[in-house]
Amino acid sequence: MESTWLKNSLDLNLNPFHHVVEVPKRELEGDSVNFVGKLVVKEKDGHNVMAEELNRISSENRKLTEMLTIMCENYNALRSELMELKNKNSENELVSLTPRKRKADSEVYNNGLINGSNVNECSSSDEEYSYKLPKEIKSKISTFYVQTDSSDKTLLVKDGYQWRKYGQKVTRDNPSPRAYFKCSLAPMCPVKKKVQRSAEDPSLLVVTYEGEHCHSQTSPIQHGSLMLPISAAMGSLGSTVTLDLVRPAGSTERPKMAPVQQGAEQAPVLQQFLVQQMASSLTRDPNFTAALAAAISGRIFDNTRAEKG
DNA sequence: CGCATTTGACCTGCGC
DNA sequence: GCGCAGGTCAAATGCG
Ligand SMILES: [Zn+2]
Repeated sequence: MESTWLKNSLDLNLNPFHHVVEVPKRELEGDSVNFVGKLVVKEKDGHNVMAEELNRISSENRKLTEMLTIMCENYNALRSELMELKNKNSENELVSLTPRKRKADSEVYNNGLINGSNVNECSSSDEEYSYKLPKEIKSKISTFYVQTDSSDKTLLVKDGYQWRKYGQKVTRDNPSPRAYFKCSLAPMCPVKKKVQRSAEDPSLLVVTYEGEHCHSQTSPIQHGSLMLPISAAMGSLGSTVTLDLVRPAGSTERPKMAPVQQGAEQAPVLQQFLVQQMASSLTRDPNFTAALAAAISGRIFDNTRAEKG
């Protein structure tokens, strides 16, 4: 169902590039450099066309990002249900475990949506260790980066759920305190989340979700902030990349201490990451990703700077 | 008055 | 066994 509109939207995005460089993206698997060269040659011909199309791609990518976020939520919800079903199937019910037994040291894996090329790792929680770890509660841990403003000192992240803060501790590594939340949307929801401000970037929050919701959200999506998986952020450009789409109009200052975002380069970086996120999640057109990334780093960069001043 | 947040105390795992 | 650090509880407090 979702793939329908997704494909449609993606087609919008692919269209400009597709008619500029007719690359058989089904054949060259790792020969991305090849048609990148072709693309550069083409760009000499129609630079204006390129800029125009890239502009369109820019807006398209923004829409795609929102859609992808929604899809992320839906995916998590579906995975949640799948897990529940699997667990219910394997061990019937285990409501008899002691409430005080909390030893959530389960496998930490980042949101499986964007993790290289493995999209279907829902089967990660096999029931074979259920007898091995009786006290291990089926809990998934996924970490997200959330870009917020400095005014968000309360560490409250609007993600469509209701959270009740039940603790706050200061960690040794990070000078900023870490807040502990529990999902209060459902009376018995095992989901917990930890929110801690990044040590380098004061406006960057590291949100760690633990567990899975046994219910649905109140609204489809209420992102006051756009979250992105930590794995994607790490694997994309080698350094931490954050999206700054939620920056309020009041504060235009840029944290200088963050070496990843440097004012003028932000637009290209954002573009690049959008492409990375989209392509990585889809994992069907890696060549397109490489081509667009190369094109962005090579062309949009110059174009954006020319437009800005 | 009912609710959520705050915040120090308490618990537990882990390394030495 | 002890101390440290992370995680949780719960009484106190604030707020609508
Ligand atoms: Zn929940």
